[in-house]
Amino acid sequence: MPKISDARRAERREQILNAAWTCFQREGLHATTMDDIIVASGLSAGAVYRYFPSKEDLIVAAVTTSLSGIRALLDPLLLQDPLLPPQRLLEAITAAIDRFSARDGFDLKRLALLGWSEAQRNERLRATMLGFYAGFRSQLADACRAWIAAGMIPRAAAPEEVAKALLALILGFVVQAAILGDVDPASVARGAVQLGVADPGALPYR
Amino acid sequence: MPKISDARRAERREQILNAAWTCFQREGLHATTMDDIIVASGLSAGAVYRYFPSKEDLIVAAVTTSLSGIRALLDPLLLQDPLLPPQRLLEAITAAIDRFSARDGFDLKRLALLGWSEAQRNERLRATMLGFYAGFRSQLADACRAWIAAGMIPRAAAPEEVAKALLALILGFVVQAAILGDVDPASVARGAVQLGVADPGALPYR
Amino acid sequence: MPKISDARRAERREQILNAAWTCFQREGLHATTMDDIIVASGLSAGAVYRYFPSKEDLIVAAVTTSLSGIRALLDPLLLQDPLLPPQRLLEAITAAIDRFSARDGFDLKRLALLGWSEAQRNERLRATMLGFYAGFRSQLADACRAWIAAGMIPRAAAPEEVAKALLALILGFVVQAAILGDVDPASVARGAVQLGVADPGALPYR
Amino acid sequence: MPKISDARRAERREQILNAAWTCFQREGLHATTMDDIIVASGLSAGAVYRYFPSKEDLIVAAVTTSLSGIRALLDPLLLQDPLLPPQRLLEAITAAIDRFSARDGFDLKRLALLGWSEAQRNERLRATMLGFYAGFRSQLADACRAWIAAGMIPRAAAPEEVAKALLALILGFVVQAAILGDVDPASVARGAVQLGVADPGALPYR
DNA sequence: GATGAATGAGTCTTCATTCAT
DNA sequence: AATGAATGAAGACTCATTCAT
Repeated sequence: MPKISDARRAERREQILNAAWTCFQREGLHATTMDDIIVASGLSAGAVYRYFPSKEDLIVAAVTTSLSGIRALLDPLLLQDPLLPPQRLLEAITAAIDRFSARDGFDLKRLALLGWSEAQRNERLRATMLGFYAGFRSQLADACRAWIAAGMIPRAAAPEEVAKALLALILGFVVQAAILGDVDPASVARGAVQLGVADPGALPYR
Repeated sequence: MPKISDARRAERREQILNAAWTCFQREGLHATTMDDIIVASGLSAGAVYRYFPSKEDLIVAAVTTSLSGIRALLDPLLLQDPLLPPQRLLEAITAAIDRFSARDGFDLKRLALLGWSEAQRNERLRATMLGFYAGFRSQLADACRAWIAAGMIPRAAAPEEVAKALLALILGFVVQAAILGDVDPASVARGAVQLGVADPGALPYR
Repeated sequence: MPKISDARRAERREQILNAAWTCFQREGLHATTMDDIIVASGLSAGAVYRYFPSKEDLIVAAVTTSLSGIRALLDPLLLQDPLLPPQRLLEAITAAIDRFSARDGFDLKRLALLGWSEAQRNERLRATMLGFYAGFRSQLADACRAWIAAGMIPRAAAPEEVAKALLALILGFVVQAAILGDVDPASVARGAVQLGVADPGALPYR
Repeated sequence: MPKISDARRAERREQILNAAWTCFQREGLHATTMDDIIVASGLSAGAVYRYFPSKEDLIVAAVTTSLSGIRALLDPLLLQDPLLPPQRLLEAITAAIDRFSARDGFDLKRLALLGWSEAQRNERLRATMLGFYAGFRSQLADACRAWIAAGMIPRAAAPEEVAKALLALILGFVVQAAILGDVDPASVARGAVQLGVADPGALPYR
């Protein structure tokens, strides 16, 4: 029987993960040393290693956790009934990401960039991300089908392609916000829609 | 007076940069050691350090060079007259990036992700990128103005906003291609347009 | 008053010692971690440390116990009456060691090598071993005196010297068996005797 | 072309190996830290690791080198013509080992014990030792054949068995000298011969 | 100018031992 | 008495950078 309760155990894990998350964001994945995390967590090296057997595990856990955080953030938006129309949903999603990032020391967008970069080299991370983004995009395709049913976008629209475009817009928003820092959810959403109206088939629009 | 001609100097620089580029892509920025680059370049440690005083310089130079490469790739598309309509331009840009990435050992998309990640920590890199992407987005805004003038998108469209959406689509394509690997230029461009047609103001599209 | 009976205490000690012995043999003295022993013993860290205050104590105890085991093994051979003649005794001793080693997971010879090595650094172990081997050699010298009395070896033989030679043969058998693995008790004993017959000056010795 | 001459390179290797050898002897194989060796060698960590990629390599090299040293020591004795008679050869061999060990800080016997212990766990070391001792024992068997030819030991003697006994005596001398410290080459050799004369069946053997 | 051997601070990780529960 | 989570001092090894030749 464990000497420490499951709740306390989970709390410790959280404590370490929070420390890691903060450090990773501030210093980057590789520039963060285990000692940084150990000090930030307020625990000892041994304790940290009891919960996460290696730095890599900590990285994977931090990214995975942040992915779960995003899911928790976006699921309500994707599942709400009635579904928001395209432009509004896009804006709502990027706004949610933006808002979540504003919390002190917890910038989801920065960690996302770090994670993508790391996933190039880390097979485990790559697989986790692939699963997450594929699932997310599939939800977006579902949304697209709902829009078609609601007559919000052309019957001829391919849900998978629209989902790819939507995901690109969201991911691109994240990059642009992290690098340029001058994008807001509403303007990107507006811009996307104005761009689309260009479709020759939609003309004349005047 | 230099014992070595300027041409030879430039050639050496290129040689080292190519080696660095290849290594960075294969191993990531931090996992690549100076020794990896030294060996790949076929030069000595001293020689490499004569051209690039530190690893950071090499990273910045590699990213900057790749950025110039992208510019050289995209400028013709953005400056051609007559300008491609929106969907075609988006497709042409992502296709160009994709094509460039296909060259063996030189995946532009992977290096882009590495660069974005590093820019979080590296002020110099951040500034370089900021300049590049801001300039690129400004060109996209110009394109947008041309589309408006040509009656290809609504007069009411805000060029800056459309440019942000376009850049997001391009960057998001890069991320999606690097992580999920199942996106092609045409489908994202088509999806983006179909999405936009949803704008109530653009109706009726039926 | 103890909550736990003396019998139970002894049993626990035995249990831990067995675990240690097995681990030491399989992994070596230093490569074995306390955790290995703790897991193998089926007890908790605290419990193991209650019985053996340090790893060193455990090492000393394991070696000392194995030395006692050897003594228990060899005493009957050395004390039996009538005493076996030289070649037979040597063979009987090495055969006993060999047989004991054959028990699964308990190779006396391997532990002997580990112990000798450790005794170089560990004063306590060195003293224990010194006592053991000195005592054993003294018993061998007694045997030699008995052989002289029985006319089995020359009256001029020096019991201390013969004992040294016998001990060397036994220890050398252990090393050779552990490293080369192709020696059997009988052949070494035969070889030793054939070697000795060579001394010209000893003939005829009666 | 190497910047450093082969001679200098060999000298550096020697320097490190000497430091390792000294430390290993004083502290044991595992208790010696790389830092001990680094400090003792007077070089930097990087330099030591340039010559020996890991601690294990250093251990194997130290043991292998000491084995070569023994070979260089004993070959003259085994190859000299006319060959020494059994007792004299045994005495000469153990005396040579003893003498070599007397050099300050270089006790061959202690390192031998450490090496045997390590060979239990280290496959590379085990193979090296196996080769060495097998070869050495084969030389002893050759000596035995020469003795038979010279009428120094019984025609019926089995060279392989005599060699095993001789090797046991030598190895056992090393152990005894290292642990008990009160054995001298002459007394063991004398004891061995007196022991052998005991075999009743061998007399008279001509 | 070029070379590559050497440097040494810094990294991740382990593990004997303790002590709050 | 027992438990096992926590401690933290070391340890092996790496790698960006320098500088004697």
